[in-house]
Amino acid sequence: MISDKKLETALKQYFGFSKFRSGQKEVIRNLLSRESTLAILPTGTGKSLCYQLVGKIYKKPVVIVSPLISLMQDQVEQLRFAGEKKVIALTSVLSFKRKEYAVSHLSQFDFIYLAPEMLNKKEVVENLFQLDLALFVVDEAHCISKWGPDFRPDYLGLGELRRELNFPTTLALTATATKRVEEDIIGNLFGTQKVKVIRHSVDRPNIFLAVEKVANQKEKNKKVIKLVERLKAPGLIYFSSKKKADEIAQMIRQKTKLNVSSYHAGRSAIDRYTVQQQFMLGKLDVICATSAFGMGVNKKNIRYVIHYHLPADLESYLQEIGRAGRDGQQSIAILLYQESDVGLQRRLIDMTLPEDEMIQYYMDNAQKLTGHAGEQGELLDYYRKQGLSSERVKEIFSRRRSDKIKNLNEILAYTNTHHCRRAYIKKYFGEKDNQIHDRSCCQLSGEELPLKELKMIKTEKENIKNFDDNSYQRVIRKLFNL
DNA sequence: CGTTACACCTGTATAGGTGTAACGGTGCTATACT
Repeated sequence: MISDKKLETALKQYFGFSKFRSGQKEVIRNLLSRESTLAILPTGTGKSLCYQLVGKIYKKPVVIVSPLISLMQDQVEQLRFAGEKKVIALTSVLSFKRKEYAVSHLSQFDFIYLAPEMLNKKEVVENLFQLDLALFVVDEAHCISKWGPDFRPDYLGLGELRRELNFPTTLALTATATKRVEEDIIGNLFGTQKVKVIRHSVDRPNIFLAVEKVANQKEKNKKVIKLVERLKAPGLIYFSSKKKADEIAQMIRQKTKLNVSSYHAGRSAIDRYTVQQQFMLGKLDVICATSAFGMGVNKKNIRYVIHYHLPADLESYLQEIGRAGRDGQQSIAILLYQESDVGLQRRLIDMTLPEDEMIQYYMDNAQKLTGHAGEQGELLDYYRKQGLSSERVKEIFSRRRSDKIKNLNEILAYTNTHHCRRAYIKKYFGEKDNQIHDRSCCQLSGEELPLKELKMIKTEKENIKNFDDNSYQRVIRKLFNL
């Protein structure tokens, strides 16, 4: 057993920090005693440091499965900046030659990042098999549950890969997981093997929670303008439609003096990169984004997150609002809700999940599928290759559909709750709630957000030197007559 | 599935009612082409 002092020396030596953040030491201790761990820690805990330090201590390679190329590139850059040279992101961005070289010389690297799709390649798995791994890491592990079954099925193959690699010590990391998502992750990665779960609260006390009901789109647009004019920038506005994101960005640009841009999968890689950089550097006040924006974005001073559309579920909602207030300062999350918005989410569910008829067709007609099968075709192709019966696949998607609808109803109930919103969220994530709630933490259903007074938040905040949480709490109390 | 934008109609209104079509997210990798 390694002593606390030795751990802290290692932390100082490799990363220059003198103290661990909450949760880090516990995770690292587990891994050093060769215990696989699922760590559910809020953003800003320094989750990456956990596996990086363990890799350093063992002086053996670490493999990290990550969902996005941009995320891998960020991590690689950070590690290189910290003086770590033997790092690689094994992605399609590499030239054929460099990739081929890297794959056949994996043992030369200490940190190897890759997407789950890369693990389909025989050469990659064969070369991974040769390594004596310090750790196998799954970053953003909620993707197993959220994306695996109907978007990126290769996420479902990670458990099998672990078996092939002879069960390396594994660390699964995520910021938001309900009990149900936790079960999905464990079931997939570990089966019946023992896993330690470290779960900290998803609650972020410095984010004020509000829901604003509107009758129609016009009213919603007006409210958006009012909010972005009054709230302290920078801020994020989330949409479930790329077109609307562009449209509202344009509208804000026309009606205010704010610097605004949009971010979604419909924009080119270079545009997306530029927008994110500008935002990080403080040159943009507002980004109008779809769910494409956010993973790995570590901007500390985002002051508000507005949702223009109803999100798919509370997990997504918490991921997205969790990008606010990472500096610990008071921030606000406002969900704008129009009753018809739920139809959009229902439609998205329908679009993703194949109908029974389609499942039957694709499961029966394997050889015809090459090339033009479309997204659902590719997905069904995955299940067919797993050797599942069409009945079983129908069952999987029918279950998936009812789960998604259930989650949608949960976030609907959140918008309508007459009780404390924070308490509702804690309960949803299966947390015990010993906190005494007062109305300074959230706005209840039917209460109007006092927009006039919100302006005070901005001005008063600007007037107060060394603005701290307490002074904000005073302002909030004043606002809501508490 | 339900909203919304827009064309069309009436019959002469910088108007109001009706009908219809459009629309709606998340990414990896491989491969063949320009």
